[in-house]
Amino acid sequence: MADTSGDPFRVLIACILSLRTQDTTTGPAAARLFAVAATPETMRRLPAARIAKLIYPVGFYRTKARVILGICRDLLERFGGRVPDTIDDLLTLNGVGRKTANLVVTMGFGKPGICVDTHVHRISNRLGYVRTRTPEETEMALRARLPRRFWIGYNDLLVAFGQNVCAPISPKCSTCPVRAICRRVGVTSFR
DNA sequence: AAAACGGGGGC
DNA sequence: GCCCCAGTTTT
Repeated sequence: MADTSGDPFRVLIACILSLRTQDTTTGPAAARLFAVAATPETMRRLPAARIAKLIYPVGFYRTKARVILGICRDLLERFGGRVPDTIDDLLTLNGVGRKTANLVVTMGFGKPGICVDTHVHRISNRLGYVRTRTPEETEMALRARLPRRFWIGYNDLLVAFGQNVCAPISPKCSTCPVRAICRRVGVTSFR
């Protein structure tokens, strides 16, 4: 992800940028945006078209510009210009779902959390680690297993594994470190 | 050229 | 539960 320096607002915005897009272009896009505006107050004054141009070419750039402005307005009107630090409060922001809320809580506020993207959801089931139907169910199941003391990095590990090894298409089973405990070595179409 | 891919909202 | 949102990446 982009360098967000532990600033919850930057984490939040970077999360929005990375929704439903491959995460290679979002870092530079976030950097360009933050160079112009890095707080709800300043970002809110940017026209949507300006934001859209700054964050291009991330997918959904027009939609995301609108969402970002809505979030800035909400933060200012309902949260005193601060990013809330609980899942429940975060979920009241339009454009923020469970994945984003968890990411803000963990990366922005340094609290334990589980962010379940489709990678995490997929590999957890593919490996037989859990048996869940929705990402939310996976989140709850993984939360129960979150290491108490060494939880930092746990989530990143899952995501990285899902991106680089246990990929949705052409998973690298031949070099997979957990090949021995996987029930679906060589299965390429599991979702 | 075509299909796969990824969160969230509205219904 | 189903459909929509727009663009990049993979096949």
